[in-house]
Amino acid sequence: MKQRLAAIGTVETLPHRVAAFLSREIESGELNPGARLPTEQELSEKFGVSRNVVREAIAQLRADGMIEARQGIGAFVLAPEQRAAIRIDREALKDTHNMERLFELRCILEAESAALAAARRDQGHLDSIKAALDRMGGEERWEEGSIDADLLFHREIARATGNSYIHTFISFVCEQIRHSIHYARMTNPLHDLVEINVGEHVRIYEALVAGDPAAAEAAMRAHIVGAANRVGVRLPLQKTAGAK
Amino acid sequence: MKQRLAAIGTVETLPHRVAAFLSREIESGELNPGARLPTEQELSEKFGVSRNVVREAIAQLRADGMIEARQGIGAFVLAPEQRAAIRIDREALKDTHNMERLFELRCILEAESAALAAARRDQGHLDSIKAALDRMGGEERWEEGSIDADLLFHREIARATGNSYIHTFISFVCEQIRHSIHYARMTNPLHDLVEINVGEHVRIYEALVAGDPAAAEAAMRAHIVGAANRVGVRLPLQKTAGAK
DNA sequence: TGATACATATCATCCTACAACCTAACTCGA
DNA sequence: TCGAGTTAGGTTGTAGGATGATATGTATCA
Repeated sequence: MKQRLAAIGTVETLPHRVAAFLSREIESGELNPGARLPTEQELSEKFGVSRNVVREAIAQLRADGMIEARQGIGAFVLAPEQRAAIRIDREALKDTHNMERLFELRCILEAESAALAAARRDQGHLDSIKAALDRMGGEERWEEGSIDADLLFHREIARATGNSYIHTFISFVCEQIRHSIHYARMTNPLHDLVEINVGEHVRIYEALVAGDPAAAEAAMRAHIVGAANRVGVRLPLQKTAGAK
Repeated sequence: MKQRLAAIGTVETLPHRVAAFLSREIESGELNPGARLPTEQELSEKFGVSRNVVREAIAQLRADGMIEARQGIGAFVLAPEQRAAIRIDREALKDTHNMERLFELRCILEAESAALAAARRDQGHLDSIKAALDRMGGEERWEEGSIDADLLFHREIARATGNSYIHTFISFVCEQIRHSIHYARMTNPLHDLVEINVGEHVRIYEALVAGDPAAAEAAMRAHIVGAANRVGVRLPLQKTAGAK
């Protein structure tokens, strides 16, 4: 609990701010791939911080594969395809359009993963999923506990695919969405009435128990479209309308 | 070109090594979420480096949401769900089993994205895709240029979905796979004969031109399964065998 | 002209010092 | 004894300088 509060009220350290500034400059195209960054000293003067702070910021960008530092020469912007990490700008998610896109990605990932999970799950997986389902059973409204249980439900399904990368990616995307919605609720009380539809979850679970990939996929797809609708995002997936 | 050489022969800086060590300790569970890391001074003594180096390493982990540092108290391991970035351990990819999992994830992402692209592509997208296709047309073997063209082909399709997140995720996964295969070829000349199957690419392109989502999805799925086979990875996707 | 040596620029690492902040123990009065 | 306030020590955050390693360009000299 204390952890969460701290995570939200996190003070922006100087290195973080410098890194964010440079990162934005790169993303926006002001610094093109191949371009050389100012020297560490120039940056430290420009931002009015010590060279240490600049170095920590650059260490961050370098770890992400956004820039490459060469001793004796300088630091250079790398091409986007050379990124070593995926990071989602939470600011951008305040735009509904971006949220819509992220839901679409989530739908792709989770729908097929549900099918895989249906084919591969064992009893242990089913027990974990059922436990998460029970935890959100009582509550129809989005309380903290229910949200956590909802996330856990999805993560456990991802885990049942037996593919750790799938688990990582789905956890990540879901967490970004959760964080963004949580933030929206804090700033705009209107969002307080968002519900969790337990029925949709039950249908997914039943398909998993039955070991029916097609049914699991369809149920998951319907659920995510529903979830998106409930937070005010309508998904333009042609799959849900037409195919199968 | 020079850039690529430098990127491959990158010297492991001290902060990078320290970060990798701590990261592994966290991933492996030796440091559980909530646990406190040793102080910066202890770490600097343990690794025999300056406190500055330790700080740069920690800045990295912090940016990824793996740890949280609190002034006056210490640094603490965060729960995996709180990660702010996705990063794939390239060491782990040397294990065929992990490579198989990554291909599976790629298949999920790209197959459905191909369907979306078929529904949404405009003429500009088709032109870009065709250009990439032509670039690899002549070569049947995996030369540097062909590999780049292959990657570009996939990235352009991802772009045609109109969803920047899908584009980012697919680019990232493809790049990890490319890097790993490139590395394998360097160390083991046996891999030198891997081919690019142009026919599979053409079939995908034709489905996109026709605007046929189902055909595009099927062609992409077949292509990725084929590509995996050609690098010695067999995909256990039940989708390819049974459904549709 | 060509090769070597030197000067310069830049990142990599180290060191020390101080500020900001937290914790816990300690003091002292009621 | 108890509780509030104070103090001391530890830890991260930031600053600034010094030195080593590496790449580049320049000047010198055979």
